[in-house]
Amino acid sequence: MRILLIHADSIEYEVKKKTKLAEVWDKEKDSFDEVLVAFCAMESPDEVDINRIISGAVLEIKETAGKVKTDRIMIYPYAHLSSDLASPDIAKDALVLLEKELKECDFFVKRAPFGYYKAFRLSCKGHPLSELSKSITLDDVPLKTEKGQVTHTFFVMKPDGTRDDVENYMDDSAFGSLLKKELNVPVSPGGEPIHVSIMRQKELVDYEPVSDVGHMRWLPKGKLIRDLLADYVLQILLPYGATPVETPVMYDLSDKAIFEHADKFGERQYRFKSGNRSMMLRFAACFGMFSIMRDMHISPNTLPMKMYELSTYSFRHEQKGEVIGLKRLRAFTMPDMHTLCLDMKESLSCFEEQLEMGWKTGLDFGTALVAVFRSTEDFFRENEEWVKKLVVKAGVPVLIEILSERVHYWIAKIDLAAIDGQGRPIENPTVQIDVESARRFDIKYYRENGEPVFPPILHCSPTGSVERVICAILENCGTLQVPVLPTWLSPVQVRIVPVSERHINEAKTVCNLINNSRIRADLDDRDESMGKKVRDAGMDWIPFVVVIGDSEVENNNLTVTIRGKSAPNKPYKETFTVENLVELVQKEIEGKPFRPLYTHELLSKKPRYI
RNA sequence: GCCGCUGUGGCUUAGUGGUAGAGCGGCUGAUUCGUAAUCAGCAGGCCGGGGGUUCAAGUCCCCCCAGCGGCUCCA
Repeated sequence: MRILLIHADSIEYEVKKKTKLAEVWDKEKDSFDEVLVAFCAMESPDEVDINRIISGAVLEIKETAGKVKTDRIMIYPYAHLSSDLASPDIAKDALVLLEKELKECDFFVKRAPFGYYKAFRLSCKGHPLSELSKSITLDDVPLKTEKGQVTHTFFVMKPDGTRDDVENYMDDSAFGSLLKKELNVPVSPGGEPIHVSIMRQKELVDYEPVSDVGHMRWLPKGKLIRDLLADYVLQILLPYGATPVETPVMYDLSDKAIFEHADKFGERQYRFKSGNRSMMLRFAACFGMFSIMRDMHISPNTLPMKMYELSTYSFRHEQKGEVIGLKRLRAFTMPDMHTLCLDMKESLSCFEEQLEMGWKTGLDFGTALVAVFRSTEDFFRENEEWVKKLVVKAGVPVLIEILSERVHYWIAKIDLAAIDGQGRPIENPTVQIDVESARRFDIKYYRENGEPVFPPILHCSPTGSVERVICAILENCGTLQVPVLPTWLSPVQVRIVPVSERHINEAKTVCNLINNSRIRADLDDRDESMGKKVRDAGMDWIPFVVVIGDSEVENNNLTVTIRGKSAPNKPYKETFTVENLVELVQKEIEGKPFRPLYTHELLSKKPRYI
């Protein structure tokens, strides 16, 4: 919102001509003296939360009125203050609200009509405080703490199902780190997260200077890892019965359900005008999938119904200072599954199954996970035994947070987090029970008696965002003596190093054999020394390095350095036939998705990106 | 968004007001090599951007941008 404040001896106006936006108004002219005139324009970003903007405007006007010592205010609509106006209906209501709120603060308030051409005469006092221009955005007005009444209670549930005090777990373990974060226990500042340097050094991901903050460019090796992770999620969700869909990234805010769902989450969204429509960019895949569900015929016989989308991308306009590396982005890719459940009972059993998936992903990525379960007091009272069951099954202590009442769309959720190198949680997999969205989006099925039911909906991301998964994996690498990615995610799984030029042909044959066995192999055909080529293979964290020289050609075998078994400066070497090596690698990546090389097979042809 | 720190060839960096220096990488040549850097030569910088102070600015001041730390926040 833009406001131009003029402290005036007097203002008088006369209504000349109606526009099509005009409000109902009978007064032809009016005037006011010894007055603070507030010329106002509502802007499109204000539409997110008009009430907050107006309360900000009231504060601003109050302050200025106090300084110039007047209690007389004229509100004067003045669209010309902004080139990005809010819709007229909203602006009109906003100014009426402003009038009302100022009156409640004991000001004498007059308002000029909205949507008319008016002639006006103004005499500005001209003292230093008499002319003031202000811009009020949502960032200027702190959120009212409606949640202030809600109490949060924390305790730990042990793997045997009994309760324990959080104080007993505040150590340096992963679980302790989670507790400290959740309970706001101060921790010593850490340095730069290790994944930020790794992601660039290894040419996986980089910042994109010509985009917005928190939007990344993915280089071939990083792109491969992304795609493999997407394949991985699909591979666990398809057998579970999820059906993939793809939905738009932007939505029209004039749809009531869309607006409400978007509005609930405040101003951390990308919003923009497209023609005369107010649009938003999705911050999760809920919008599109709920819209599909709204238009579906839902039979109780086909429930639970699991719908899945890899939301490339989801957008969240996080504050600039919060965006960092791959941990917190403004554009990210979220595997997002929604499960329509028959009733609460079914949603609990689906919750259990989906939580199992979440725990499993931690094992598959080699990133240890810790858990916090949150629910409303009511939910916990009714389902304490079920919660115990979850914790017993997990076999690890779980932090429990009880909210005195429901503040979000969910009544229960679990968040699983990996811990980064500085002992800070990276929140990843989650399952949530949503009891609000079905009604809002009019998603329903009918009972036999014709009674409509708005079913509970589970939100589940079995891995958390792809970017955060990579973040957690790289952070984990940073703690290893000999860092290496899981073989199935390594952009190059096998590197062939010919000892000299005369071994290149043999090396090519081996390289082809391995690539034809669904293993990613490349060949260092550069005119470099052995030492150099071996060193570079190490720098690339190649899990299996094959050397081919006279002895190998003669004996028809391969000398393989296995990174996973090596200690720093102590390469572990073993001799294999091609067939044995292929078998070994295939066994290691068994059951995991495969994609071919995204980079050139010949290192001499491989460009450098960073 | 707020407070703080940082920004020098593609990368890592030296340079406290007086002619921008190195290593890696790149290119060229020599070398054809047995497990973490073979040797030599060459090219490459309006020192993040803009403004100011000064005879003189990478260096001091102001504004902006970006990255990181912290705060707030993460639906």
